Amino acid sequence: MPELPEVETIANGLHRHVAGDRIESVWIGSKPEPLKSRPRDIVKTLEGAKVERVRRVGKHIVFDLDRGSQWIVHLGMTGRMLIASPESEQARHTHLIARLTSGRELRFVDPRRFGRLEVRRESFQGPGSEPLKISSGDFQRLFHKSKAAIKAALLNQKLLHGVGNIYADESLFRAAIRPRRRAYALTRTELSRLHTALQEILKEAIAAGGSSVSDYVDAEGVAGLFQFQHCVYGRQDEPCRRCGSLIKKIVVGGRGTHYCPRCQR
DNA sequence: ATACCGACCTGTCAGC
DNA sequence: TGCTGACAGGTCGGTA
Repeated sequence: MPELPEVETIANGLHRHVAGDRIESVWIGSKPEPLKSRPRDIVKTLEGAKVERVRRVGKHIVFDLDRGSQWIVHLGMTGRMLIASPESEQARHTHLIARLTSGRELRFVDPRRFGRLEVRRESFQGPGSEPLKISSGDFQRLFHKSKAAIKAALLNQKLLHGVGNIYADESLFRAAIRPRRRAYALTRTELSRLHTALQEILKEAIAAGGSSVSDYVDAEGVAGLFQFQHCVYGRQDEPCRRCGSLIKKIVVGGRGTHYCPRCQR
């Protein structure tokens, strides 16, 4: 589910609410898929630890704990990390609850169980480069050798981390580039345009609190608003906001891909 | 070395 | 009303 703007919104909300708080105890559910670290290591690392900072790296939420360890959470497609009061009802598919000294709880809920939790000691860097920090020159160097379709390359987290299906489609529309174009075949001008478009779109989406397509909500349970600004994602057979042509939907790299056949070349 | 493709899961919705 | 199949914001590992 959540891509960079959604994870950024969640991480910022978590930081506001739990930075400085301490984890008193941890409950872990019975399903093993969400756990990348052994349950006993998760419990041992989290219990008694103080949360110093919560931030986003790629699509990961990183809790920096005292004693130098980190709690890393990836939300997969349907994961949520919610701040809840102990009295509130436990949602279906709750896999972990961290009780905090303040009396609140952090709850990890994930119906499809594609999300992942782990604890680690060394600093987590993420698999690729940060889309909002990379320079235009580095961005061009990242893609100009790839034989993959530019859409697939944008989704490759080892190159850029944080971009997912929605923002790949939206940034290719703004840069007026067809999703199936081979990355290495793009001109410097086109890659520069894509770099600008991607950074603009990600910043606009963060300002709108992310996109709520089916069930995304932030740490406080609030939906995002950027879905109302989508130009192509989810708009197949609807008129392009710029030229009026009907938006097409195809499959690129195994993912549903939306584009305007007239604006994008 | 690179690039597709299915598998991993549950929920929802369209179509019959 | 109820069943079936397709599809979903992501990632990984196997295969070609």
